[in-house]
Amino acid sequence: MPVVSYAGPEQRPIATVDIVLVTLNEDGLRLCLQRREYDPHAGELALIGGYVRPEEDADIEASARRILASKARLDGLYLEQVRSFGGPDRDPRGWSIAIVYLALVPDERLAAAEAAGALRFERIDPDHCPPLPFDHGRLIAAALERLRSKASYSTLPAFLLGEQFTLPELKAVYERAMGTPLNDSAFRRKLMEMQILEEIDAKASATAERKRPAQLYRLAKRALTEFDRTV
Amino acid sequence: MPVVSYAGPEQRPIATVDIVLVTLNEDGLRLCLQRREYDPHAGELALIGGYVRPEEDADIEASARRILASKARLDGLYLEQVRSFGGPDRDPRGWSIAIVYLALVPDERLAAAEAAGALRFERIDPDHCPPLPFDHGRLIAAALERLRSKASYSTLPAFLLGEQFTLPELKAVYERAMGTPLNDSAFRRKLMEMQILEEIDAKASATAERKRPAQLYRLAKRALTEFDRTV
DNA sequence: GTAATAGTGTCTTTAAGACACTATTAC
DNA sequence: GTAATAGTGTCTTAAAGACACTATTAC
Repeated sequence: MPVVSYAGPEQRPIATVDIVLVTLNEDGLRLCLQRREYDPHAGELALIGGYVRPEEDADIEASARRILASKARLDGLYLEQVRSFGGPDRDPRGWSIAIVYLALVPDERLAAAEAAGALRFERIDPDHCPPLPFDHGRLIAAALERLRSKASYSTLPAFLLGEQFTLPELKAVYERAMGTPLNDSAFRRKLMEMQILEEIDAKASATAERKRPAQLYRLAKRALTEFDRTV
Repeated sequence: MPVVSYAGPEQRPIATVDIVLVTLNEDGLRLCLQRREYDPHAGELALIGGYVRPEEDADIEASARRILASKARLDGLYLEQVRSFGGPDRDPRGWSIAIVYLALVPDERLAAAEAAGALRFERIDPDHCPPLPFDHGRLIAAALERLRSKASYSTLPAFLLGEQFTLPELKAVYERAMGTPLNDSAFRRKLMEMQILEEIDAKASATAERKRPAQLYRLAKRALTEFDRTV
């Protein structure tokens, strides 16, 4: 058995997972960034990230979930691998691979994590994002591109809402995620025909903004569903 | 500056690139596999793969192109990153990350590479693929899923053909890639409306199978184009 | 001429969009 | 009652599919 080069530890690239955590508040979609605890770029705003730990992690998604839990006190989120970037210059510690994940979190869960974990997320408008360290700019671009394109043919945007939601809320989050307005009656028609939603035996309460209370729904399947057409 | 764990070389996972090379022959789509030269699994059929080499590679795509050139004598192919898989058990050498690429090669180029490089590709029907070493089965599944889904809204299948092709040829390769028959007049209508193709001042010659010679076309843009609708 | 594939024209069907209309709440 | 949002019904428009028809070659 010949000795194969580049398998030796000293030749291996650094491997990190970087998580593009996205939420939705009154203002629209927001990137959730944290200030870095350690060098390089200590104190600067950046993606939530960490090393792949071969001793601990069963696979890459496990790395991502461990990092989300330890650095953001968040678990059970919608999480999807986007792609990987690599190169000699993207990290000053050496040739590195970043495996990018898109994570979606309902606004309330984010606030709860901040309160429980004594930590803070900066909620950044992705359309007015300041320059970020490493190549986090292009990592974010790749994740948002995934969100934007997959939104139209899947239940992906629903994971920005809590378990229960009204149709107007769902339509709004699709519009935010896709960046385009949708036709109201067509949106209802399609979701009903595709049987994506399950009616809940309750209605949202009326508020100052909400006059007639709307029917509450949940996803018929907890996991992501892809459609054979667009919303 | 605190010392950060898991950046040290001894803690890093192995990083490889594995290429799902796909071609199209008279029988349909075919996976192009090679027999492995080295252990583990020396002599067995497997994906074309190799290590990421930090000393040499400018990024991960450069790793993929270097591996394709050195192991398959192929360059300039359509190449697209699919996703990455990682884990402790997928490679007996230790915790490893495989970055999967989908590559498309016209049949003639494949034959030319075999002749010029004194090498051989096994052309395997993806629907009747034997068990493969490592987790190459799921790597292939991920790449084929990408091919199948992206085919319908992009020029991706065209990269299985040479630079010039007829509309019936293009339709056939879309049907092979998508796995569904297409309506002939709608296919022509859509491609013409989208102005994806450029007419060449020549026609394909008639053969035993081809009675009336068909108009030749090429892609208006050499690079992949995504559509706002399906073919 | 026939056979075979290439390519066109047009009717039918389906789904999307527009938008007026009704329904239910707070006040 | 009014104002505001929730939700429905239906007409218009656009695109996909079906399929008959014509065109160009080999023989």
